[in-house]
Order: sequence, then C-alpha cells, then structure tokens
Amino acid sequence: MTSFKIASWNINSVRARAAIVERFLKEEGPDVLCLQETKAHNDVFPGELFTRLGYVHHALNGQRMHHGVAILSRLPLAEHDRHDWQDNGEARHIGVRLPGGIRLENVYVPAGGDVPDRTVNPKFGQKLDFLERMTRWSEKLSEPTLIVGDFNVAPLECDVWSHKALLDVVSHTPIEVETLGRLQAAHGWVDLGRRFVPAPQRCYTWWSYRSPDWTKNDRGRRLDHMWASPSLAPQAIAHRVHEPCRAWERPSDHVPLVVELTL
DNA sequence: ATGGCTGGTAGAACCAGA
Repeated sequence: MTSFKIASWNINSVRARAAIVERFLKEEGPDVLCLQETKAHNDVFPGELFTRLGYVHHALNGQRMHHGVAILSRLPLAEHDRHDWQDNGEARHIGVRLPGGIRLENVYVPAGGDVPDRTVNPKFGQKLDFLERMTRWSEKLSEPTLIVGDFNVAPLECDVWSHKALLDVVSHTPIEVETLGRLQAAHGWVDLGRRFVPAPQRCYTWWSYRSPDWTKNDRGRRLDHMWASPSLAPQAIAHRVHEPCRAWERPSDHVPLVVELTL
C-alpha cells in the first residue's frame, strides 16, 4: 500500500528554525512539508537546507519580513495557484498538485489584530474578508483537495483552554467561528484534526511565547488545521499533533501537524 | 494579571504575531 505523509507547520521564521526543522524532518520523515510564516523573501529562502535533506522540490511564495508560505517535497510538485485572498499582495497561500492528482493548498490566514471589531480594527475585517473569499473559492472546488495551515481560528469550545475567557479574544470570537463555519460548509470540508481527536478532547497546536512556561496552565489554542474534501477524507489513516516540538530548543509557538493518506 | 516573549530589520521610545 502506498501512502503520503504530509506535514504542516507555522515555523515563525524558517531561517531562525533551521535546526529544529531539520530535526523534525529527520525524526518524522514526511513526504511533503508545508510551512507558514517563513518570513523570508524567495531570494533568501534556505532552499539548500531542504535539498540536502532530500526535499528537492520547492514551491515558494515568500515576502520580506512577514508572512510567507512554502511547500518542500520529496515528491514532484506541479504548482497550480497562489491566491491573494486579502487582495493586498501579502504572501499567504500556495497550492500544488501532488502525484496522483491530489491538490494540496497551504494557507496562512491573517491573525486579525487585537480588537474584534472591523470598524475600529481594519485587520479584523481583512481576516473575515479573507475567509469569505476562501469560501467563494471552496464553493467551486471539484477535485479532491487537502487544505492545511494556520487558520488562526480555534472554532470549538474545546479548541481553547477557556471558552469563556476567550470569547472576546481574536481567534475564538463568535463571528470568526461563524465565518469559518461557512467556509467549512461551502465544500463539506472534513476537519481531520477532530476526526482523529474528537471533541471534547483537548487538542491544541499553539501556545503563546508570552509565558515563562508554556506548559503552565496549558493555555493553548487549536489554530492550525488540516481539512480534506469529503471524497478524500476516507483516505486519511492517521493524524498527529507534534506537541513535543513546542519544548524543543528555540521553538516556534506553533507545533507541526501530520496527516497520512493512503493512495 | 491585556502582562508576558520572539523574530526581522534597523540600529527603536520599531512592528507584528494572536
């Protein structure tokens, strides 16, 4: 039986994470790695690091300083699109086609700023608009697709350490949860994370840097996701959240997700 | 406890993350 192992990780600077991304690739050995927040223009992306480790196929959509996404792969990639769902030039998406015809979409949804009100915080409106444009795009999809990345929304009550405490905190507000829900419904996207770790079980992918000890009180959120088309979802045979990576040296504040697909 | 910390870039009394 052939299978693909696909990983997704908000790396928070690919250049600052060279040591731990190498460790992750050696220990986990995914066929494909999707990165978000690479914070590197394509000209300074450390492609040789990935090539040396056997990930010789690269699809990059980077920009200077902020944002940026990349797909590194042992398998040939056919690049097929880069959407600008915010319509402002930020590098937040890259899509490829994998051998066998599966579409893989790697997305970094805007964080949305501090105040959950688009009239006083334009970034919050841009986040909602980004998700709306993804919804319009999802409605037209007809091929088996896997979309992964940092969605910057923790939709379920059990996706955050305290539902009550985070109701007014950007990432878990009702309007974000509703907007993400419409996106999910537009294609019947299957939330693979919750398929393998059903609610109300604890499942987090991000812990703030702003705590001296990220394990204290376990104030995490599930901001990173892997969603599959209904026709593709039955091929997902495993899904893991690599929580120990949060304790590695000089970590990202997000941890990697891995899905295994049979072909 | 709306603080706390981290990275990029500039060389900050910076910005952004979420």
